[in-house]
Amino acid sequence: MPSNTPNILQLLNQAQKSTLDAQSYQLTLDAGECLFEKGDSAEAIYMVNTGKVTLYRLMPNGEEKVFKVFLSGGLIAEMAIFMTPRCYPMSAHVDQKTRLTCYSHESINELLISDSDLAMNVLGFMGNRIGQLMNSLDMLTQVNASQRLVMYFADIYRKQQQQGNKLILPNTKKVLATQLGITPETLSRLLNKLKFSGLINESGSSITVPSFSLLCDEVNLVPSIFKPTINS
Amino acid sequence: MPSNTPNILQLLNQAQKSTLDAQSYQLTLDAGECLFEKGDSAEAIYMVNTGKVTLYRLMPNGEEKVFKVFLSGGLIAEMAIFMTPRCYPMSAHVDQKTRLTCYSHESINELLISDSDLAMNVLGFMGNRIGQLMNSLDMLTQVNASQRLVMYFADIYRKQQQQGNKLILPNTKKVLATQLGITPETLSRLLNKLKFSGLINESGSSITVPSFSLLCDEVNLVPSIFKPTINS
DNA sequence: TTTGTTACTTGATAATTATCAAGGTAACAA
DNA sequence: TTGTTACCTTGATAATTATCAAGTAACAAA
Repeated sequence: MPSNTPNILQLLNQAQKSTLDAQSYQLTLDAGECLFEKGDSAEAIYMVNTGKVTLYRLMPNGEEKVFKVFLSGGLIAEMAIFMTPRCYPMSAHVDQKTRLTCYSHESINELLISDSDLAMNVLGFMGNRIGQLMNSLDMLTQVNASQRLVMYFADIYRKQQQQGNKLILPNTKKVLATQLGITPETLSRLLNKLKFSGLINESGSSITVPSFSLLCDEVNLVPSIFKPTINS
Repeated sequence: MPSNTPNILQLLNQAQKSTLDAQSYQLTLDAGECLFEKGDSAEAIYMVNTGKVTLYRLMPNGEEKVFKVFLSGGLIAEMAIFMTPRCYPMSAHVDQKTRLTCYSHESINELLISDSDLAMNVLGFMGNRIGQLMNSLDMLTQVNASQRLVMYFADIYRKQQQQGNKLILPNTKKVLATQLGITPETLSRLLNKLKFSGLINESGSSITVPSFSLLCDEVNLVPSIFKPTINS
């Protein structure tokens, strides 16, 4: 199940892709290995070919807070190479054997300097990314956990466009809990309550929502959050 | 007291500034007027000359959640003009008479297309902004409110570089509370507790911290968050 | 001056959420 | 098969945080 969020490489034309591929190199990590650590100089971005990469930060108590999990097709650290100082703002490791294609920041910079249309497109891409991050901020300052959960549902529902009122949880519930800023126990109980009230059905990692408006009513949110992509 | 966070106009050289100024226009808003609303087409960015602009989103209960307050020198919506669809992701209004200089997105785009160095610099600028947003996300998923508060102290301390262990709260406490995702009452009590323990002193909007390490100990954070700008 | 308004504080109480502890389940390797 | 491990759930309890209510302080408008 490849992750297919848009990435900056998709903005390249065929010739540019070839140029970049010619300068790329392969990297294989074994289970448990670290791809980079927070603060490391960001020399390259990474495309996942097979396997899985977890992007995380360490919390003060030493636990990992997972920001994102990249599957096949995911592009890692595409923003870090534009930061000053050019450092990875998080750490990344793999839980299983993973093959990556690496693109150096120099090779990407060259393309951008030589093609101002591409640079403008990347600017637009980053603008959208900023918008998404602001949406996440919005979600996390919603007062209570059930609202955050439902807003998360809305978020992935708009992205996924499954059949019917169905959505797929892309992560384990433990990871989802850290993304919502709650404990796994609380998440489990919240889901239970919604299931018990008949507002959602759960089977494996798939959630169906009989009625978005009833669900939103339950947690005091406006149903429009489920409407197709006003901004996302 | 001008707000002086870096902005993209500072990346322009003198000639470019003149070009842009020649195409700019002035706008004056009276107290209570709205500059733009979430979802409006983002035609321009705005520099505050005098007055104050509040950037906010409406919460489901109808209250405003303030994201940022722009004072003289602040540049508003510099990211929105790069989004697709090109819409403001939040609303903005003024509480007092405010004079603004407006720069159209077209005039800025022209500069970027004609100067690839500038475009690269703006890319770097946006990368940094993304890093800051990720830091904010990190802060908001910290488990408890006192940790968020202390991380906020660290954040503005690194930005401000005042004399001694002093920092200035740039917003009202009500605004600060919404930014931390807590109620004003809780913020008041948290500050009280820290004051009572002698870990901070408060006078007006100025906070002094006798010992960063003691403060961090109190809330179980590593003192390094106060160290000069590892990434910010 | 008074009057209103807003920010801020404080107290009492209720709701939410975390923590701790224990068990269940599924995947997987030896 | 048996462990082993990680994930998930459930229960009991404690801590955190919100809500409601009231009061103070600061400040602008009349």
